[in-house]
This record gives sequence, C-alpha cells and structure tokens, in this order.
Amino acid sequence: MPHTRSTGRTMKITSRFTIAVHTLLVIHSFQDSMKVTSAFIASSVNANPVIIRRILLQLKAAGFISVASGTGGARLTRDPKDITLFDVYQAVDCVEGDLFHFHENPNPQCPVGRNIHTVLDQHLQEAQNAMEGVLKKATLADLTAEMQPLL
Amino acid sequence: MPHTRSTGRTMKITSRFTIAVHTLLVIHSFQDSMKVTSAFIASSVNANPVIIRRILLQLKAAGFISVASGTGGARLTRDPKDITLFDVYQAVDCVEGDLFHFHENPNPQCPVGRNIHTVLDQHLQEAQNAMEGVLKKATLADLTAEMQPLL
DNA sequence: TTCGTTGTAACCTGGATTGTTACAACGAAA
DNA sequence: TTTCGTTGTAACAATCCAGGTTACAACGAA
Repeated sequence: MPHTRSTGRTMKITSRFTIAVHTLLVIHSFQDSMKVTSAFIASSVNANPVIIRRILLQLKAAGFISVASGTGGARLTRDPKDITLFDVYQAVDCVEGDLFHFHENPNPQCPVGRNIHTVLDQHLQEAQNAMEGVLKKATLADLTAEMQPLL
Repeated sequence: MPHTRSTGRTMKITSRFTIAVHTLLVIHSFQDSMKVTSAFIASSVNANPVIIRRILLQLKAAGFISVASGTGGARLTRDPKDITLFDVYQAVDCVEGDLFHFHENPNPQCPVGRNIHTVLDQHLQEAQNAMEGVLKKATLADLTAEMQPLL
C-alpha cells in the first residue's frame, strides 16, 4: 500500500480571520460598558495582545473600528449590519486574489499545457466565488443575533 | 498610515491540486498513443518528475489510475465522467477537514469566547460546502470537452 | 543482463504563521 | 509636569509546510 508524505496537517485559511471576527464581536458586546483594550480581547480570544493589536490595525485600516492610542480602547465605527464576514476576510488579507495556487509556466508546446489554465480557471474562480458569496451574506449583526439565545 | 507586516504573498490551496488535474488530463489525452511517464507529464506541467510521481501515487491510491512500475506509464482506470474536480481535490489532500483555521481555546469565561465557535462554524462550513459543491459539478470529461475547441 | 522507469528516502530552501520581548509615542489623569 | 496604562511597531525566534532536488533500490520487459 503506497502512502504519501503527508504528515497530517494541511493548509488552512489563517486564524487571523476567525480571531478578527471574534475581536469585532467582543468590541460590539462590551464597548458600551467598558474600555475594550487589546489585553481584554486577548484574554477572550486566548492569544497574545500583540497578535490582537496587529489585527486591530487591519480592522482600523479597513474602517470598521477606531482605536484610542494612548488612552486605549476600541470602538466600532460602522453599523454591524454593514460589516459582512467577507469584509473581515478581506480586511485581514486571508487570500490575496486567488484561493487556488496554479502551477506556473505549463509547457506551451503541449496542447494540455497550453490550455489547462483557460479551462481550469473558470471552475476555480466559480468555486472561490461561491465560497466568498456565502461570507458576503452574513453580517456582524447576524452573528450577534445568533449568539443572543445562547447567553 | 498604519500598515501590516503582510509581505504580499498569502496562503493558497496547494498547487498539487492543479498539477493533479493537469496530470489526469495529460494521461487521458495521450494514454492511447504513447507511454505516459512521469518525465513526460513533468515536461508538460513544467515540474520535477518526482513531484509528479508523488502525485501519481496519490491518484493511484484514490483509484483513478494505474501506474506500471518498472515498465512505466500511467493509465486511467475510471471513466473521466466519474472523476470530479472534488474527487481530485480530495485525493491530493488539499484540505484536511476544515478549510478555515479556527483559533483554539477561546476563553469559556467570556460569553463571546464561549459561543463564538458555535455561531461562526455554521457560516464557515456553509462557505466551504459552497466551494466544494462547485468542484463536485465538474468532471474530467467536462474539462476535456471544454478543451477541444481550443486545440 | 541491460535499461528505462517507478517508488521512496533524505535533504534543502523559502515563505508564512504564530508567538515573543522590548520599547518609543501617545493621551489622560493626578 | 509627572505618572501610568495603552497603543504602534520593530525585531526576533519557533514551527510548519510546500516545493524542489539528488540518489538509489526495486521492478518489469526486452
């Protein structure tokens, strides 16, 4: 029985994405009752505060939050209804352009090598669009609402 | 203007997948007119023959091809209509289980940390399903047909 | 036996992610 | 003005994985 070199672990979309969503939910939930610092978020996420700060920078750059440097504390600057999971996914640079990694420079002398890109690309793009389309449907407000009954 | 540490390149689904599809198309196209060796496939893909052999092992283990060790040459052992892009995607271990990497051990003391997993998982799973669903629709036979007019 | 090919080990390289410590800049409050 | 907590950010270290390479034993047919 032949076996591969696979050691088990494989590629996944960076956890920055789920951490960013977690972060936004924490800010949304607590911003009115307390100062939401990177250390506070870090303790909810269970990660290093610097990791959180780096994500806060990306969320700030995307225009979702403001962060009070010096004083401390993050706040949403956009209605949670207007922040989709896809927005967050883009903000934290989950994928740059294409989700699938196409092998480069297939041999143009070969009929398959010459056309593989054209033929495959359509399907891969469609697959990526389908995935991103689902992320575009859900907003931060939706997640908050879905979390309510669990509390 | 704050900026991130991102250097540009980000995670993508391994090129093993597109190489595997390319490989199957080459086998399908040439198996009746010549002996299709790892070296031949490698020259079409423009990759090292060992890379191709490792992928051939995975495709063989999945039951899509037979490889004549010693003599050399790969052949399809299944109708191209019955090999979907998703089958190939699974055969080469593109993702093991979940596409998204969820940060582990969120703080159960925090209401957000306690429920983030439950709430987010549904959306992430739906996104992944949508992507994989598209890959399930296209077969090797479809790709071959789409490539015909380009030749 | 010879010869081309496969199966597979061993190794290297580069890149990305995640985590860490450290510290200057900042803003508010004492 | 000084103090203090916090942010912004640099500089690293530790993994981990993909991708590539060389090397060689095993194989099967001629």
